[in-house]
Amino acid sequence: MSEIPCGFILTRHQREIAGRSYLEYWLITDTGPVKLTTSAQRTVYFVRQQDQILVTESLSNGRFDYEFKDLDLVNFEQEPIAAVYFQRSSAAYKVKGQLQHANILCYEDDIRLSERFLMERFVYGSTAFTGIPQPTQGYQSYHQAQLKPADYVPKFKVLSLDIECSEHGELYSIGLAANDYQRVLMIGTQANDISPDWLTFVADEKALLLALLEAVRDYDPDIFIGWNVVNFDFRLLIKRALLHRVALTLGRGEEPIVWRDARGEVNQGFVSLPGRLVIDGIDALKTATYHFDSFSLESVAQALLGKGKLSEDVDNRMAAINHDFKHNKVKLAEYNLQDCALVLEIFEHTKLLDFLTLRSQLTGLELDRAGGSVAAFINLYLPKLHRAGYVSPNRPGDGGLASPGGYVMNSRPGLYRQVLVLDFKSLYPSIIRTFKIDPMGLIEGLKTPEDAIPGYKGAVFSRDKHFLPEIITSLWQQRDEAKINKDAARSQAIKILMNSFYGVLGSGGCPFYDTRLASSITMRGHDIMQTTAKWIIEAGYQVIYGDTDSTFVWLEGEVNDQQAQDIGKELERDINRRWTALVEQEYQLENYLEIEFETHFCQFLMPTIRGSEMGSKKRYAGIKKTNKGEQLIFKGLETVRSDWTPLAKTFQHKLYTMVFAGEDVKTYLRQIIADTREGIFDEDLVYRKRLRRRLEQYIKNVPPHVKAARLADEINQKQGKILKYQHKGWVSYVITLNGPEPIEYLNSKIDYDHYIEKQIRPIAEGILPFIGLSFEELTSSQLGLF
DNA sequence: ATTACACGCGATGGATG
DNA sequence: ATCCATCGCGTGT
Repeated sequence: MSEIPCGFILTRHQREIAGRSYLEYWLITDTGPVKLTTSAQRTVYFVRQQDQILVTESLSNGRFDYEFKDLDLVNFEQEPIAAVYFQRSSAAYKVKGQLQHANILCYEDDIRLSERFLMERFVYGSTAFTGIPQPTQGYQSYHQAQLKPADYVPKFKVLSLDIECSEHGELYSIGLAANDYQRVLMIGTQANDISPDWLTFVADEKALLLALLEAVRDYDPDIFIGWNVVNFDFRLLIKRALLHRVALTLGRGEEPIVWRDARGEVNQGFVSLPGRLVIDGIDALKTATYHFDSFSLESVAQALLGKGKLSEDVDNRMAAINHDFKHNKVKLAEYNLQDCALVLEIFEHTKLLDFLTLRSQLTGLELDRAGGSVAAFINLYLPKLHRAGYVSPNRPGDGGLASPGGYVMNSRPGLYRQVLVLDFKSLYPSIIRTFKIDPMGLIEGLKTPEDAIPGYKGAVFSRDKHFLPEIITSLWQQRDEAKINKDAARSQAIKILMNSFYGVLGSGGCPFYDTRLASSITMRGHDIMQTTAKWIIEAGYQVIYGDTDSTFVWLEGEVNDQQAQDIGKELERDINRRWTALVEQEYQLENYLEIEFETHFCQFLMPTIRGSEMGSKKRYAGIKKTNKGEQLIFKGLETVRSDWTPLAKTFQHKLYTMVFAGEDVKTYLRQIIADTREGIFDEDLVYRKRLRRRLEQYIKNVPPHVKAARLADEINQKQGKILKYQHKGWVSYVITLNGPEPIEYLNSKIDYDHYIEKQIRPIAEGILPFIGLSFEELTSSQLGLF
């Protein structure tokens, strides 16, 4: 008997043939691409059995082919549920609107058939399959396919794609690169005989598109990657193909690529092409929680790989591309290929595809799906819920009641030595695990509140009927294994998924949202934080701050580094013991809360709120001591904020370093002010800030960065240039004697007073009082000099 | 093509005297 | 001239 073949699901589609709906899954397997077609599948909606007559009336006029069937299921209100089945998904879609219009409660009407099919079989990413083989060319095909869960580690053929074009969107060239392949297709003729062999010339734009189709057919990639590749490259390719009446059959099996506009957004959308995925590097990095000040290819390559061009001058770059297309096609081709290679390297370096694959195998989400926390939760939860006899509730129409967030302690400001930070490891997941927070568990708990576990805001949770605690337990174990195997991508994927559960339960966008669930997590967190702080104080130490899951402990008096370490470990052990005892005694539950002595600051500053004696929150700095050495840490302060100038950041870093070292700062302070006025730091006086909305949308207020952006585009308009700031983006500007001016049109003199008062002074005043100095006094003697 | 809330700060622009 | 609520942004967890 041969083994059942396995594969990884690349794409999922639904097709209606002769009034029946079939699902098509394209897989990648060890023996190449495979297309699976299921038997005909029915769309199902759930309604209350009591609504049968209403449903029948509502659907009587449409001649819909449907079946109504009572089921052994209930909703969260314990009302019996029936299913309404449809052969045609198109009919189901129309009915959905009709039922809504008739105010008939309908459950799970927004779950796509292709997703339901997989989740009800517990198939997540990888699958084992059987079916009736069909004769095909270039790939394998099976009809009547059956799928079941499997572990399978796919190897993808990845092709990096990048196009070059004019400012009007006329294509110049298309670059394609993989580890074992490189090609640039370019419009034009060979200027001389030294063109590289990877460069192919074509006559015109139409020929370019046809050459692309041929190259893709030959290389047969599983995944396209690129930079903004969906909303720029593929969008433009589709547009140009339409113009030239070329069928853009980039999918497997000669299937065309399809564009769908995102709801509400103009310049954003999605592509889908059977058998292949398109993954944008920017989206993928964001999904993996990478953060960069700028997500331009140049900045990200610089940050991750330490290479790439530094220039981001859009105007010059466009001019260079236009010039090279006319006069130096080989150079343009090399440039084109270099960008493809850079994207490949970024994917390689970050193991992005490993991360996305694991995420897909954990959640069932498509590999190219950005976001999707709610969908992931539904994929994991719904099949279990059905087997327990419930259908999913609907998301609140009004977004639902708000729930409190994490507990942030009032801080005690000061300059300290020996501060320890103890953190609860994955606090919210551990609360869910320990106190059995679960949507169905809440419903079951309310049925028999006597022996249930207390929550908050009226919630009580069943001791034995729940799913989320087990889901987290399983993920927790997998993460521990991943850590042991030093599998960073897997560990990261699991961590993000675990932490997303609280987020979705607290979001009105999730059908399982209930403020009692979210509050039972966060308010339990408040209690845990306060109780822990109380214990630490009882042990004779000072708690100076805490945020959500962390507690900052000051070791007063003469304590050396070794003693500090010992106290940290002792606190960790004692607090964990006490929680285990308390949870057992008070709740008869097993404790999964775990605090960890994470950080030892040998120097620490907790600032005050500006212009106040109150301690600040979410802002601090310190010298973190590790066995590898010492490291200066800033949280929330100006140094880590992208909207402060380089001058401010350099100054704060240096000033804090000197203060922590106990050095005298007076001379340095006077010097930096004098140097700033001298114009020595002119390059470091640039503010960079995001325009988070469209330029004309700033109505109530006109902040400085908006003033600068408007000024720039007014000038661009006059000079007949393309407007740069109308649709969100970034603006760099300088404060001059005439107000904010964009760096590209900087005409007035720099307002040095502004920089002394608004960038130097606040930073100095944040720390000087703690060493008995005053910015005012230190600098007043200086004023006479200028 | 829907994870959360808490917080600080500078600038703005109308209200206040 | 000064006060103060609000806006807009970026950040911590």
